[in-house]
Amino acid sequence: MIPREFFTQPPVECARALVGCELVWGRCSGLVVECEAYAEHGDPACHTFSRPSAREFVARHRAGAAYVYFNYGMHWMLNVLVKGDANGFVLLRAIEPRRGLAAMMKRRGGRSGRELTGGPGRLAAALGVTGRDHGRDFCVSPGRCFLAGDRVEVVADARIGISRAKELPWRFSMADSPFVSVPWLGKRKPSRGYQPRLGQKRE
DNA sequence: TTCGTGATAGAG
DNA sequence: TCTATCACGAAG
Repeated sequence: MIPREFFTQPPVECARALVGCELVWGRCSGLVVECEAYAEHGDPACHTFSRPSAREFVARHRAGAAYVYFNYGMHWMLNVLVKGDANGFVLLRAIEPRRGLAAMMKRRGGRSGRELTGGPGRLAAALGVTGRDHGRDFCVSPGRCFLAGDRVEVVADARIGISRAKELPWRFSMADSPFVSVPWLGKRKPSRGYQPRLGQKRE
């Protein structure tokens, strides 16, 4: 089980390091292939920027706590609280299924591949994450935790689906993973490489 | 491309 | 109250 100290790193470091680790959720598990960092301070896209309840959550919980919320009236989002010198969250955006494939597919209406766990809403649905899991500690039970993984190649680009602070390259993906929700943006312009720019559009 | 669906927060 | 917004995804 990944110890609590892991979640005391700054959010960006933590997110990058989480790629390749295994997320264990009951009888299901999968390798983290995509996640995003959100910083408590100086990041307008972070819930703490506009939601008092999020700031209170940070204050009241330890590093490694699950921050779960309901979005767009239908999707649960699973995050991990990062708390140390710099606080924030890591949003889990995609996993590569490892264990409990049948259970995940059942929850997802028989979908498979990228459609099964590629995307934060899909990931949470596949694992059965709901608001009941809000505040759950990832560092006490082997049934709900992260396991260290092999070192993998990680690529960074801009976060997905946000309207503020789009320029920050705080999305981290496992290179060449077919389970990532949206392919690495840098791949589309290989000759120039990825360079974050203000106001850059994704579509 | 369009739209469902609900929690949250801030304004009036 | 009311309105805007939102770390999305399925259907068309």
